[in-house]
Amino acid sequence: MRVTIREVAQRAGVSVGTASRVMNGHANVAAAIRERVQQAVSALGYMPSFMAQSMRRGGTRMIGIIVRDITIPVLAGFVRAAQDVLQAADYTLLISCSEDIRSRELALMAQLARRQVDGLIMTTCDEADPELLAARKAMNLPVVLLDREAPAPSDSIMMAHAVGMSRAVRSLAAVGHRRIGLVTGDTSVYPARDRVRGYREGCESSGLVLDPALIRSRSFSEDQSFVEFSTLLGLRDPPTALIAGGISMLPAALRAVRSRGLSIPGDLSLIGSADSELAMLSTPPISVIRWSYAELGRVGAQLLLDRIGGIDAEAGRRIVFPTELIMRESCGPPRHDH
Amino acid sequence: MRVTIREVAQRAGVSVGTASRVMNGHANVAAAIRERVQQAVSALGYMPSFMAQSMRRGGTRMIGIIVRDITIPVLAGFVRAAQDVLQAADYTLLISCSEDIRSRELALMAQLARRQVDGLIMTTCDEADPELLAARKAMNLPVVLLDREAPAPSDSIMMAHAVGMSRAVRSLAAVGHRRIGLVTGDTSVYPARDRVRGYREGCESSGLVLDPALIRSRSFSEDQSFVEFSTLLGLRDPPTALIAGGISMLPAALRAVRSRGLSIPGDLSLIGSADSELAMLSTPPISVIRWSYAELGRVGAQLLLDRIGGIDAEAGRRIVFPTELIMRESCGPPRHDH
DNA sequence: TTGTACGCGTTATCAA
DNA sequence: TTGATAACGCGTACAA
Repeated sequence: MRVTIREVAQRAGVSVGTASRVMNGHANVAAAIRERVQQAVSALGYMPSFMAQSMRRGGTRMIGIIVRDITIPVLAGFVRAAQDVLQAADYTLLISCSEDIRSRELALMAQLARRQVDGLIMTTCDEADPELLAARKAMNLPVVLLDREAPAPSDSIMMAHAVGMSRAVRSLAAVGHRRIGLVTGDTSVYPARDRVRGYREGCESSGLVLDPALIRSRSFSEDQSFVEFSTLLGLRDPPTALIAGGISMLPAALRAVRSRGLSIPGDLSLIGSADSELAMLSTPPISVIRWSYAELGRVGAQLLLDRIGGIDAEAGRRIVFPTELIMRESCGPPRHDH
Repeated sequence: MRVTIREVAQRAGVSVGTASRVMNGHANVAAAIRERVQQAVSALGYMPSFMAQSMRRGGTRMIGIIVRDITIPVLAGFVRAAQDVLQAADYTLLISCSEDIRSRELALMAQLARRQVDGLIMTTCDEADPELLAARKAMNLPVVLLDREAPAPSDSIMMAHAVGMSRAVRSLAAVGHRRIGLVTGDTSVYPARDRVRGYREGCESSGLVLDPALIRSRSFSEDQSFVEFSTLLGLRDPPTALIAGGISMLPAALRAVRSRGLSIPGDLSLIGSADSELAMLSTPPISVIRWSYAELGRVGAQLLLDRIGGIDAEAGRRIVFPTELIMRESCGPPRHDH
């Protein structure tokens, strides 16, 4: 059986109240008594029960995280960075994967609500969905949205996708590309919307004609994006450059390109989103729109801690992180015959 | 404020005991009353408090997982698969990263103990360390070790690394390689030990002379393994083939190879451990010793659930999963001048 | 079949 | 400065 505070008190010859005061470092306790209690604690190997503490104090010191898929390396990096910060503040993380499925997202939120987490870091598969919004509100606790743009009271940490995307387009246009394909997710979420916006801006400022057929924004999923890349490459007037507007799309892009026997950058230029070992070590190395997921995790965690600590900032804060374009050898001028 | 069972009972005009019995589906309760209580539940949106339930029932329905680093894709895949099984059984996962640091491992175990998890899936940075072993024993709950070989009472799920490694060596020897370099982790843990064993067996059965200088088993870390690969390639009589004996070593191997300007498989053959997008999409695609991490996660989770459910098997069960050698274009005969 | 009351391990209030 | 005691929300033995 577990050793309780009662046994500690008994062994130290004091009341449970006094023992508790020693644990929690209260001032009004005699030095001699404190000593006795501490000895009893280490002698018995006592550790306070988190459950009982939570019950009494009303706070579980648990944080929920819901991401699309923990096996996506940048998301894992985000989680790890957030965990470092939260662990240091004596919070424990409950991590789960929504797979961008509405019903799963709702189920996971319900589970975390039952667990009475003190805060939540999450994405959402549809910013405009009233039921999802209501569910977040109903939880009635601090929420930090990851790369989502939604009504208060949730805070948000986001990337300036449009800026990076616009740079990417301009940089491709600068070497002669006039038809650039973009594959990204459903525009019901910010990162896809912002990337499309950046793409448009980039085209405009480069004097490119905007062909809607070149923008495929249906889903962030790997399988679906493979289809989209293939579709773009199969167009009668195919793009000479491709941009993967999703953090887990690069493998699909490379597969689509290779299945058509195209070479990079000879036949086609390619730019990915989010850096990765794959992008760096591909032959040739792939250009990417990049940002620091680790810093995102740290800041997101801190934002949540502030909010839990009852900071007095208006709700719905948005922190936007910069993106940068890293040009590698996957980009070059288009073929002459285009 | 949170809605409690008391309010439900009051609204339904029954006692808390009756309300509780309805929640838990007890038999002896009149249909009409059950109906009234259920209406009150949905009207008030009541959800039982997990904390209070845990306190009362003595079980938190939480499982701890400690892995080296969640950003390693195969480990993330393992965690996700385990989570699918455990989530379905209404368990919640607490995931943390030890980074293979002894003190962190101990600290994380202590934290999970305080949280009173019902079970634990973990690796350990040193199987022989008596303090780590004692710490696991002291937790006094079901533990499933991931790819570790340690004394009972922990169960283990492991891979047949030696089999795969031996095949890899023989397959390289078959095309003419006589000096094959191996980089793996410290032999204080099973996977490194087993790989070295498989390497030796492979050399023996292929009639290769065993040169200890070709075996580098210091650490699984990426940084360290880069150093080891570089060292091997810098030998006066360097190996003509390299085997990466760690799940996160492939990037380091590729970097070391490229920094010396060597081409694969022309100058050097390469085989990795654990499949990945990087291995599949590299140019050329990299051969790997592979196994299913997802199945590992599912079986590991099930093993733990069985144990928690009080199954009557002897402690210290070991389940060994097969490994297979996937040959890709990263392997070929050695250069003539060797 | 239902209600009452206790206890799970803490912390906080109040009285001594 | 310390001790006794009441919560926190729930499940259940026991009594009715």
